[in-house]
Amino acid sequence: MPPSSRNEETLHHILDTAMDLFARDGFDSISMSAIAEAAGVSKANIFHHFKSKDELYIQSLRRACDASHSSLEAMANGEGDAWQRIEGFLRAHLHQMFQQSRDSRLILREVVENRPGTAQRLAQDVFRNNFNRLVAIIAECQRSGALRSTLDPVFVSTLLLGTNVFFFQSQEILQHLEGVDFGNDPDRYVRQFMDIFQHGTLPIENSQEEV
Amino acid sequence: MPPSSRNEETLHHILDTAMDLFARDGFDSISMSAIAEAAGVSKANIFHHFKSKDELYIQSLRRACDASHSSLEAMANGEGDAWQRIEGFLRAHLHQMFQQSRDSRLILREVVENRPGTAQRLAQDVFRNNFNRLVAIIAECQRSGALRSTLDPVFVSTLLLGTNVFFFQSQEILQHLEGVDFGNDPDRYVRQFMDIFQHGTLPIENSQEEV
DNA sequence: GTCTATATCGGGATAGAC
DNA sequence: GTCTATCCCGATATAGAC
Repeated sequence: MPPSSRNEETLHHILDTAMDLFARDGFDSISMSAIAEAAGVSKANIFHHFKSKDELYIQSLRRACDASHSSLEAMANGEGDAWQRIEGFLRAHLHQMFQQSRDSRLILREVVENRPGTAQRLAQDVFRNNFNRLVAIIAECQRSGALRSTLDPVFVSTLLLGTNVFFFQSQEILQHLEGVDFGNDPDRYVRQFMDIFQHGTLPIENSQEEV
Repeated sequence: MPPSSRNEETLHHILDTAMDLFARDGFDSISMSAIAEAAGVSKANIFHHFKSKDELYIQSLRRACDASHSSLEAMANGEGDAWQRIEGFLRAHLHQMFQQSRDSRLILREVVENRPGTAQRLAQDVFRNNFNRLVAIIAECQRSGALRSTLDPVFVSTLLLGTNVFFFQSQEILQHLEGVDFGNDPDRYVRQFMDIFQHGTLPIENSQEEV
């Protein structure tokens, strides 16, 4: 194995280990010694590859962000009517969060942490593209007549994402509340949401009255 | 001033300061020295009142939980029809989160932190009562015919709370996304939600067809 | 009950051999 | 590029005077 390759591999391994630990316990809770031990290298070696703990964290976050830039393209190009595509998106998005739960947690931590300046960076670097894409898709669903045109597509997108994110972050707690039958069943959660969402966003053709 | 009173006052002041700092920066980021300085007392004094940093944190969390046990009673006894009461609840709840944002953040941190054993404790000690109460109210709205009876009241409650919590925790980021006109306007957020929620949960009297 | 001073430990980061 | 050994500082926590 060529030395340069070995180098890259070690660096990647350190970063990967760091992401695991940062995601699980947070920046301050994790020491460089802990990362070194978990990665099976010396502290000094880590400092050889990353000039500080902060930089290691930043790069962890960056990698998590890159990984999360994944596709709601499935939805854009998806098959079926608007509802099927939206439901497909919710399922795919939720599934992705759990599958890449390490990266998701890393970012979620950063959101809740709410350090000054972070919000704007996260908004622009991580969420912006996907969010705007989702807004565009919703707007398109409105133009096609599937969704009521009086709704704000930006709000609708926020509602969709929020519903998913809340489930992801609260799953543990939901499971400990009584009567929650969707606690470890994301699909069931999405289905119940869609039941309300679909009826709530349909064009009002026969102007229902309140009871 | 009697010495015992002075005592109580100092203890409360330390705890109050600690809650501020823990909520803002998290447990690990805040040192006892920082709390001591902010509270205007010596480190040793804090250790006199709290046997460890951990205990100080636990008590901070406990106080935050107590404070958050506030009323969705306003909703239970509220006036107006089911929709007005639900909207009133969402507004009151959101308002309360922001007003007691220190306590809310403290708890939210703990949720995201997801330390082993914490989820169950939080579920039982903090959320359980209010959650069950909300479920009961929703169920009552269903019995009265305002909400579709086929919906799971537990899910509906989760949706309501999740919508609010997500807004609270993501407000900073939402403000940095394009087209978000509810970023610093909780009432507007709630109103848009209610627009969808109400139509989505109404009994289906004339069985709308999908487009 | 409150302080100053101190003990002790673990943190991030560096030096220098290999 | 990787290691061992070390520096230095700030952290929690304690001792003991007032």
